[in-house]
Amino acid sequence: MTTPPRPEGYDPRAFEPFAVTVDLAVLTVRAGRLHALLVRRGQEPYAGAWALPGGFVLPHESAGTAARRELAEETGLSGTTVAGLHLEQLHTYTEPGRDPRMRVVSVAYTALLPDPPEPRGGGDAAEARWLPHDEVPALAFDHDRILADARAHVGARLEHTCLATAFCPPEFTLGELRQVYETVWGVTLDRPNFRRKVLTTPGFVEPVEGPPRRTGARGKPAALYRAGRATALHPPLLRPEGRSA
Amino acid sequence: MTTPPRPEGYDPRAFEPFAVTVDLAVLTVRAGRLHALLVRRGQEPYAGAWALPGGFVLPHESAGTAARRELAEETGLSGTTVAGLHLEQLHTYTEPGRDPRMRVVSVAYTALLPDPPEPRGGGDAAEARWLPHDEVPALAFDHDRILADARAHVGARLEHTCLATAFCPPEFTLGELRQVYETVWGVTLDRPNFRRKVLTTPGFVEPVEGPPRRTGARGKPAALYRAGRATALHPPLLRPEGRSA
DNA sequence: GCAAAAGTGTTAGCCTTACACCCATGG
DNA sequence: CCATGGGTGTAAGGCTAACACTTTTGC
Repeated sequence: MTTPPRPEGYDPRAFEPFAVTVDLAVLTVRAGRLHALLVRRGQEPYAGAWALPGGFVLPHESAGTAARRELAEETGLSGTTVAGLHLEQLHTYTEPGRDPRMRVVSVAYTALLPDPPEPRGGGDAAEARWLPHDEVPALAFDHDRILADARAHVGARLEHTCLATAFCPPEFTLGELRQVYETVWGVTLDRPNFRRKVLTTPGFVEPVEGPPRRTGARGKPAALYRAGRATALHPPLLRPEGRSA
Repeated sequence: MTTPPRPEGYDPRAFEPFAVTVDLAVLTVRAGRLHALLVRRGQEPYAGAWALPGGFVLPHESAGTAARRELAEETGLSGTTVAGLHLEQLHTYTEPGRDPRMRVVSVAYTALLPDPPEPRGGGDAAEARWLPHDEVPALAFDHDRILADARAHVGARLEHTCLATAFCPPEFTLGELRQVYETVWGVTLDRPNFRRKVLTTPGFVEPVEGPPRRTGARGKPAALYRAGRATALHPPLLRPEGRSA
C-alpha cells in the first residue's frame, strides 16, 4: 500500500469490508501416491462438498499464523506436527465473486508433510481426510484451481530447492527421497544417478552418524540421512523431458 | 477460504475490516542500470518519503486490475504502456502493524518495462521517478523488503523463464537482451555463449524478417529479434557462480 | 534361489565455458 | 585505422543419462 487514495469520503468501515482468509493445500506422499488433505464442509455454501482447509485471518494474526491455527483446528493434527510443517505462500486469489457471500481475498499456502496420521474433522469441518491427488472430486469455491496451482508449484520447486526433504520424516533413506520426486513428478528416476546427484550436492542431505540401517520392505537395508542445511539446489535437479515454472 | 469459522456472533462488519491494497515493484533497465519506479508520498504517514506505487483495491476489482489502475493513476504512464506491461504477483504481506493506521494486507506485484518515458506524479503521489536500484533510499512501510524481494524474484526468474524480453522493446538486439541479464544479475556474460544459448532455445526469440539492422551506438549493426512464444527455458540459463530461489 | 532394493562403476554425449578470430561501423 | 560491438568457430571439461554389475535382505 502507498498513499491511501481515499475515494470520495472514504472510510474503512463504509465500504463493504474485505474478508481475508487463508487456504491450505496440504500435500503428502503416502504409498507412492500424492495425497491432499481435504475437509468436508459443514455449512453453506457448498455444504457437504470437499474443500481445502482454511479460514478467516483474525485481526491480530499474520496470514501464516492463521494458516497453522486453522490447520490444527480443522484437522486435529497435533501441535508439534503443525508447528514443524513446511509452509510456503503460494498465491493470493482476489477475484470478485469467488465467494458468493461476500468479498473474500484468500492467501493460499502449500504445506508439505511426511506421511502423517489420519486427521479428524474439527472446528467447522465435518470431516477431514487424505485423498489421493487423482481422486480429488470437484472442490468448493475456486479450490480446484488452488490445488492445481499448488501441485505445479511444488513440482517446480523440487527442481531448484531441497523442498523434497519436507515430505520425509526426520531420518529417511535415499529411496524414500527419490520416491517423493517420482510421485510428485509422475516419472521414474534412475536410482544410481539420483543417488549421486543428491550426495554430491553440498548440504542437501547429511548421513546419520551411527551406521544404523533401516529396511524399507525387502531388499538391502539403506543408509539413513537427515535434511541438510542447504535450501537451494545448484545446479538444479531437472525433471526428465522437463517443463517447469 | 473454507468453512467460515465465524467466531461467536461473527459479522463481517463487526470486525475492524481489513483493507486490501496492491503495491508495485516496477523495474526497468536504463543505461545499464536497474531502476525502480518510486513515488513520493503526499500524505501522512510517511509524507515526503519515497514508496512503491500502489493503493487500495476497490470493491469490484481484482488485485491485478487494481495494480494496473493505480500504476496509471500515480505515474501518468499511458494506458497502452500500462496495459502491455508484464505483471506478476510476487507475495502478499500480512503482518499486523505494517501500516500504522489500520490493518492492511497488501498484494505485491512485480512489473517489468522496457526503458519508458519519465513518469509524472498523479493521484496521491506528489512525484514519480525512476531511481537507480542502488540509490533507492529507505522507503515507507515495509516497501524496502518488498523491493528487495522483487529484485530477488526477478533475478531468479530470469534463469528459468523468458521474462527478460519483458524488459525489452518489441524489437530488440541480442546485445540489449544480454544487457538485461547482466544488469539484473550484476555480472558480465560471455557474448558468444549467450547468443548461442538464446538462439538454440526454441521459442525464446524469433528473428525479425526483413533483415533490417539497427545500430546500438557504434560497432557492427545487430540483427533484430522479437520475443517468441515460449515462456519457460529448458534447460535453464543459470547465472555464473549462481545462487537462486 | 529368486525377487527386490541398495550401492558402485563406467561410458557416451550434451551442454557449458573459455577464448580465438573475423566482420562491420563510427570516429 | 582503431575502438567497439556483432557474429562464428572450436576445444576442454563438467554434468547427465543410460546401463551393467555387485551386495544384502525377505520369502
